[in-house]
Amino acid sequence: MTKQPILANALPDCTCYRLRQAARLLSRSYDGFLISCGISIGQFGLLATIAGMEAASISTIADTMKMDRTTLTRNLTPLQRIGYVVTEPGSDGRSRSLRLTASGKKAFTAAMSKWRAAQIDFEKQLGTSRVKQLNADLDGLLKKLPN
Amino acid sequence: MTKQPILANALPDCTCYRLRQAARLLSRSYDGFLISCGISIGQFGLLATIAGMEAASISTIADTMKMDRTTLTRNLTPLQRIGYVVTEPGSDGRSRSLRLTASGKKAFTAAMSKWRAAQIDFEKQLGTSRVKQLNADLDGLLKKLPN
DNA sequence: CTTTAAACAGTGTAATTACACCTATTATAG
DNA sequence: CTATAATAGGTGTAATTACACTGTTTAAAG
Repeated sequence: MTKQPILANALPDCTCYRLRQAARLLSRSYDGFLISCGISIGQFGLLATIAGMEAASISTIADTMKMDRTTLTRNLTPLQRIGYVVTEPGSDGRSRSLRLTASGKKAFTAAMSKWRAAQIDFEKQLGTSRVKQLNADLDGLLKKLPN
Repeated sequence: MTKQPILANALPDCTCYRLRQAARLLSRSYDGFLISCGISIGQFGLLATIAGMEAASISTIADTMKMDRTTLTRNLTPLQRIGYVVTEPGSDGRSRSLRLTASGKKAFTAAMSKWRAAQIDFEKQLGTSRVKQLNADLDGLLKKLPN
């Protein structure tokens, strides 16, 4: 009897839709804080991951970031072009290991303070306890789901 | 005194990093369920939003999806090419209104069952209560943060 | 040792995302 | 009514994402 009966009953239950929305929203905010550093929040996360796993391979970093391996290859290109990251032959003849350059470390350190401002701004907007809850929920998801 | 003192202390606190990881992970899973329908989870969400807001403008749909307006324009291209969505002149001479075609509604209805399987699979993996908590947290974020 | 399988990484193609910049239309100020 | 603002939308460029496919190197099977 209703006019629009069945269509569009999916979104109210779709976790993926929410996650994609939230990722877009937060990414744009963080990007705004990082703009003066010349890097995006995606690049910041990649630099941070490489910094924390010095000499790791492409596949290892991709797995850590829950990212397709070929996506990581593409995302490395601009960071290599501006000289923040280098790839070197790994122990294994197949793999290549990633490393931050001196200028990459410097840029990352500078970006840290901007990132912190972005995170604090977010926590101020949503409230610390909600952010803690959300972080914990996301950690549970990321830990439990297979790559 | 420590070997790696300051570098990489950002990620453990970064909500955006988590959100981007989770969005990639979930999107790939949902995409796998939808592959036989020939659409992605991003396209499914867009079809659902248009279906639920018939005759809405580009900007309205973009705002609803927390998406940049120009991103929406780009995302519409493949859906228009395969004939699932049409844009028509809006009441205002500037705006254009979006509408699903008959084949678009049909494709969306068919995709619904695949989406449901994807969502159920996710809930089975993470647990229903955790999913509900996460959904509620994300709703809080999406409601509270300005576009 | 040779063959086969597995692991590691790059490229072609295409969708996703968004900023800077542009055009066109409508609304507002004077 | 005209000049200016604001609103709506598209394009150029570039980064982000991932699948299909390819090549190369190492490991495993025989």
